[in-house]
Amino acid sequence: MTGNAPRRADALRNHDRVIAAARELFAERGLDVTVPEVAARAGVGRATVYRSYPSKEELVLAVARESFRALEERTLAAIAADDAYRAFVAYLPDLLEHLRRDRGLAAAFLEARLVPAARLVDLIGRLVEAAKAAGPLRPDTGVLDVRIVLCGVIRQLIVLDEREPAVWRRYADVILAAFRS
Amino acid sequence: MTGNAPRRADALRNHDRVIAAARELFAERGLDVTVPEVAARAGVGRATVYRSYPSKEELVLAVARESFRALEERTLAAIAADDAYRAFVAYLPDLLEHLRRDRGLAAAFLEARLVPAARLVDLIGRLVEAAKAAGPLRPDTGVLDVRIVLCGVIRQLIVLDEREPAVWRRYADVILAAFRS
DNA sequence: AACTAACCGGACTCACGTGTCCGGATAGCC
DNA sequence: GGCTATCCGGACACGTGAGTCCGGTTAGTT
Repeated sequence: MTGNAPRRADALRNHDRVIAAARELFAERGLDVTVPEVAARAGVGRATVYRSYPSKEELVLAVARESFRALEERTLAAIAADDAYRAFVAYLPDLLEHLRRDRGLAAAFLEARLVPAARLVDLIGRLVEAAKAAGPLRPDTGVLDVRIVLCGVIRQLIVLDEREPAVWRRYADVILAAFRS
Repeated sequence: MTGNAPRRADALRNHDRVIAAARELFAERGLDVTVPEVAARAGVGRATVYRSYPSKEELVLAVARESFRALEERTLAAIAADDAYRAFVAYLPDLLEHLRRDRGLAAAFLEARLVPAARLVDLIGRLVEAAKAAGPLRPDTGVLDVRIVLCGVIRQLIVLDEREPAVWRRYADVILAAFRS
C-alpha cells in the first residue's frame, strides 16, 4: 500500500476481476451478495477478495464511490441552479432512475452509517431547503423528510423488488407531491 | 393439543409468562428480539417457548393476532363510512399511532409474507379506493401506493428508530399529501 | 405417601456468513 | 534456468440465532 511496490501482474489482474464481479453482482442483487459469491464470479478464492478489501464494507465503498461522487455533483449543481425548485423537480426522477439501475448503489444509499450515503442525504436536504425558497413546497420540509419519505419509498421499492421504470418514475412524482404544500 | 387433555398448572402458568414476555419485548424492540431473550424474560428455558409455539413466527402471530383483528375492524368501519375520504383522513393518524406504540406490530405489518399483514394492507387499499371516490385523491392511487408510500414511510420511521409522537403524526399528514391530487 | 405421566430446561445440532492462516504455486529478477 | 519474495486459495475459527433431545423434576392421582 504505502510503499507502492510494484505488485505482481496476477495480483493486479485478480484485483480487477474482483471489482468487476462485485460491481455486477451488487448492481443486480444489492448488497446482500456474499463475499464467497463475489469470489466465485471473479474466479478467485475468498482470501483474495479480503486481500484487496479488508472487509466487505470496503469493497462496497470501492464499488460505489464513483457513483456517489457523480450523484453529489448533480446534487450540488441542482442546489446552485437559478431556479432550485425546478432543478429539484428534474432532479428527483433522475436520482431514482440511477438507484433503480443499480441496486447496490440504492442499498448503499439507504445505509445511514455509510459516510458517502449520509453526506449525499444531507446534500439532498440542502437542495430541498433551496427549492423551498423558490417554489411551492411545505414550509416545514427539511432533511428529515428526505430521510423518511424519499428513503422510505426507495427502500420499499427495493424490498418489493420493483424494477419497472414506469413505477419508479411515478413515485418520483408522488414523493414530490408529498413535499408540496 | 387435539385431545385437549387438562394441562398441568405449571405448564399453563409458563405459557402465560411466555406470551406476556413476548408481548412486552416485541412491543418495545420489534421482532428482532430472539427466542432466548423471550425465554429469559419469562424465566423459562428455550424449549419451553418452542413447546407452546413451534416456531418464532407462530409466537409473533399469537401476540399480534388480536391487534390485527382490531385494526381490520377499524379499517372496515372506515370503508363503510358515509364519507370514506374523511374517514381515511382520520384513519391514517390513528393507524400510525397504533404502530408507533407497538414496534412488533409495526414490524409484523411490514412483513408482506405474513397473512394477516397482507390482508390488512389489502383492506387499506380498498379504503383508499373508497376515499378516492369521495374526495380529492389522485385518480391513479391504489393499493400499490399503500404498499410503497405508507409502508415505506412506516418502515423508515422504524429503521431510524423514531419514537416521537409528533413526528409520526406529521408523517400521517405527509402521506395524505402524497395521495392527494 | 407413592407412583407415573407430563413437563422443564440445559446442552446440543445445524446453517450461514464473515474474516484468518498456512502450505503450495508462480511471477519477476538475475 | 534457477531462486526467492509474493501471491493464491482451500481449510479453518468464530459468532449468531433457530430449532431438537433427553435426563431430571414435579403435578396430579390413587
